[in-house]
Amino acid sequence: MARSDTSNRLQRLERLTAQLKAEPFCIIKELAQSHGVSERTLLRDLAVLREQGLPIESDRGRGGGVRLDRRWGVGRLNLAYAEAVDLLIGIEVAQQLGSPIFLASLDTVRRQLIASFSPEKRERVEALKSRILVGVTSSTFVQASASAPPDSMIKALHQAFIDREVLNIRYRREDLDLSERQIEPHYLLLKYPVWYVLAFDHLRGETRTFRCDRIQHAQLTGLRFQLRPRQAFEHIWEEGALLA
Amino acid sequence: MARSDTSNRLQRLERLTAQLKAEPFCIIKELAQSHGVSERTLLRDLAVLREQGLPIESDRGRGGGVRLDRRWGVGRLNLAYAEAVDLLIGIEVAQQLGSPIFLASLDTVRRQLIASFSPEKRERVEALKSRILVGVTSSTFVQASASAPPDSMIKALHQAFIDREVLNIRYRREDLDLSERQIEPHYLLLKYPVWYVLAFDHLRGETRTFRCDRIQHAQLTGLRFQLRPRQAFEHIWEEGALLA
DNA sequence: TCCAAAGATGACATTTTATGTCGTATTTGG
DNA sequence: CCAAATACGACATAAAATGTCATCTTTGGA
Repeated sequence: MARSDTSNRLQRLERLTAQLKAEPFCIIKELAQSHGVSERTLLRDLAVLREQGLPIESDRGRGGGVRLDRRWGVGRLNLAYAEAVDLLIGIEVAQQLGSPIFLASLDTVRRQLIASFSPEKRERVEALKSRILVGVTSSTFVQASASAPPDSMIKALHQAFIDREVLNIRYRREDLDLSERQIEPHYLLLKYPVWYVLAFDHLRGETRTFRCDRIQHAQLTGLRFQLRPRQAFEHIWEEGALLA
Repeated sequence: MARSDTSNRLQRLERLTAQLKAEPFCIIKELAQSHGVSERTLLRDLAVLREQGLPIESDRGRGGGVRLDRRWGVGRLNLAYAEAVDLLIGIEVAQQLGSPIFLASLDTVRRQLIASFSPEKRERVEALKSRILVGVTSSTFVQASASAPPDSMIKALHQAFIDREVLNIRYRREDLDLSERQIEPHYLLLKYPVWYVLAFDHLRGETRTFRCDRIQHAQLTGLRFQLRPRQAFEHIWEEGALLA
């Protein structure tokens, strides 16, 4: 009558895992009651979860009980592809930026992320990473003039960069000159806290650098571009942009 | 005969999920063969996975097939508690630092992380976060003198901060004076790229600020400390340390 | 236009699992 | 030594999963 779509057991195992996560100390009797099965069955369920790798500890005797290893408190994170990519790249950028206090344990996360990609996707992510450059921190002069760009622009730029999509932008030069351009965002360069786009400018037919916080508007075109050879951009980061 | 510890189906469902992730286009017939079950059963398995929330798409007719939604490519991340905390804090710090290009989709991740904590742990993490402060970027003068502290020190400081453990440090003052101190690391302050520890200094009996990259060595004592009232530290961040 | 390839679904017999019950063993703190 | 806790084996039975067969729908191409 009541819905119980798929198998009861699958659901019960999930609920059980959730409960173990939430409650630090459980005893089998209560767990069995709260899931409406016998103690024997619950013990069997625990065995299954242990076989699946959950670090369930148990103490016999008076005052005993069952619990998840303390190292485990958190469940599983379901990441969409885009989220995983951003997370991975974020971690790598943070590591290169080098304020390492909270990055110590993140290496495990990074490795898990990489492992969870299929080989084909792993390659794509590697390629993506190689298109992100981290340079020296911006001068205080630049920092002072930095502003937060609008969200919609960030989103468009982000997608254009990842999907190699041609982008129409409205750009305000340092001398306040406004211009509309069509660019291929090839590389992103972070000179904290300012991002730059190293792009091929369709209108001029040459490579150029744009400061992201000066891009006032960005519009996806839907057109894909091919990556141009790295040499086309070398002169830009040879201008001392990358290393001090 | 052959081992099949727990249920076959649980394992098959996992293998199936993995395969769907790895291979962009599958057809039922092949999936059924490769898992050694009938097509009918495989269809039922897919139904189960769909009920569990996997975005499995399918096309009928010639040239059709089954696949995971493209948004999905990545499996689940199993995080230890410490990893989850670091990740969460890392994301929040990054958001406050504000170089948002790769942080757009990370809000989902953040929310998932928070949701996966038990209420009790969530509170602890919130408390932890409130002990991390982000200030303005350091002056170029400070940046120039910044150095990368040793890993062992970072690890000790990290644990001491999170577990509120008293720490013995060897500190080199700006004037090169070396001293051994016993501190309670109450707050961490990031003035990118340099971290500071706002601590209670046992030897002096007062609050003090230490620049992390000047801590040459750190040793955990195993002693817990109680958080002192926030006021004890206010004079430090009233000294213009926090905001420009 | 029609066929073949693909997914979707229902019914039913059969096989495989899961479950409850009972019994017993083992730890452990008081 | 007892009571509270986990652990596990055996066995009958209830429940779920599976295969087979049949039928329907959608779709691209010959």
